[in-house]
Amino acid sequence: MSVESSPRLAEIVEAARELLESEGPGGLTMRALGDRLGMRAPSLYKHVADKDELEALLIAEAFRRWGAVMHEALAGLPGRAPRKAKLASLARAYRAWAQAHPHLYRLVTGGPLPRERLPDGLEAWAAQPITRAAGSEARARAAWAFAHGMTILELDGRFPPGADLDTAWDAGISALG
Amino acid sequence: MSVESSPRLAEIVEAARELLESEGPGGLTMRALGDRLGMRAPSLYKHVADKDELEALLIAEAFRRWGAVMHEALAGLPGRAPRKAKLASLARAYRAWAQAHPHLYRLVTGGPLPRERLPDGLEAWAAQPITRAAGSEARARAAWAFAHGMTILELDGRFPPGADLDTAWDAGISALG
DNA sequence: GTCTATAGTGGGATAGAC
DNA sequence: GTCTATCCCACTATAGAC
Repeated sequence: MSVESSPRLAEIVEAARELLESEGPGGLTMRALGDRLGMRAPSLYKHVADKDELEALLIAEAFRRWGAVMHEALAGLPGRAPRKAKLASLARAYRAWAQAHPHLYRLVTGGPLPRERLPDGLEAWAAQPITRAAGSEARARAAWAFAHGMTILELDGRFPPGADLDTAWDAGISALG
Repeated sequence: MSVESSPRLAEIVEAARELLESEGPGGLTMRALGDRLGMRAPSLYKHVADKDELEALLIAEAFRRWGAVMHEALAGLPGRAPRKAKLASLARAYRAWAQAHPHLYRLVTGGPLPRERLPDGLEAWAAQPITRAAGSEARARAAWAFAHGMTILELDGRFPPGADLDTAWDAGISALG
């Protein structure tokens, strides 16, 4: 079953995304999702095999949204822009998107990924802008690790209150750029 | 109630740590913990107010172990060693400890921290080696973010299978050192 | 400090009628 | 495709006897 083939399924995934974004992962239950859609939880199982399948559809949707933002952040720059400028633009977009959609961000970047249930190439497409901007695989991975580390530690409230994170971001971008 | 004042409580926290390390967070239930200690779950509540208190004791214990490893990694080097050598040593110890104790590592670095239930200064003590090696607050935060990002993405299987992560670690350490 | 018994909650999922 | 009714599971936590 795919979202394209069933408008009702697309509505369900959309409602699940809204529920996740507003309530967090603990709030995404089959009952709550049914409520939001004006149906009983058991009815959802006519559209989706189980909760895992629903989550895989949700992850795919989140990758599309996240990837679009990353691609735009790079598309707005001239191709010959210096590497540091490209990384800085990506970092800004990355951080802003994560802060605007923390639960979606965690869904896309945290925990194991059900790769076998995801459309082919989707994950690679979303990561493409970083790879292109960084100049080498190793640098792309280091840059991604830095950005993810800063982002998730910030979301989790792990830096000391009042820490100057803008400066820490700049330090990392300067070093890795 | 503190671990120092009650040997039985220390045994409970130790058993909880073993259970978490072997079974993961989902395996750490009051029933399973009781089983491991040869007692019924309700009896645990004579030693601990609730599960949150137990988790806070566990987090404190994990900080002590993790912090000890980080301090050792720095203590083994001459004080005048170059910054890059210090960071490399810390990174090696950091990565190795996380891989040896993935669930403990997640406990210490992931999610929100119940700071009000943790001994004063423990968190800062554990982070001290990174702060000292990095040379500035901003660089320390960037270095920690990079190390955490590499580590957690690796633990979660987020890099492509077969990716050369040693080289990515080296790239980050060189850049940030 | 340990036990038994049990309350209370909330979750995923199925059967079968309509 | 939706419903009602229900099952089964697992967990935290309390009450009260010993």
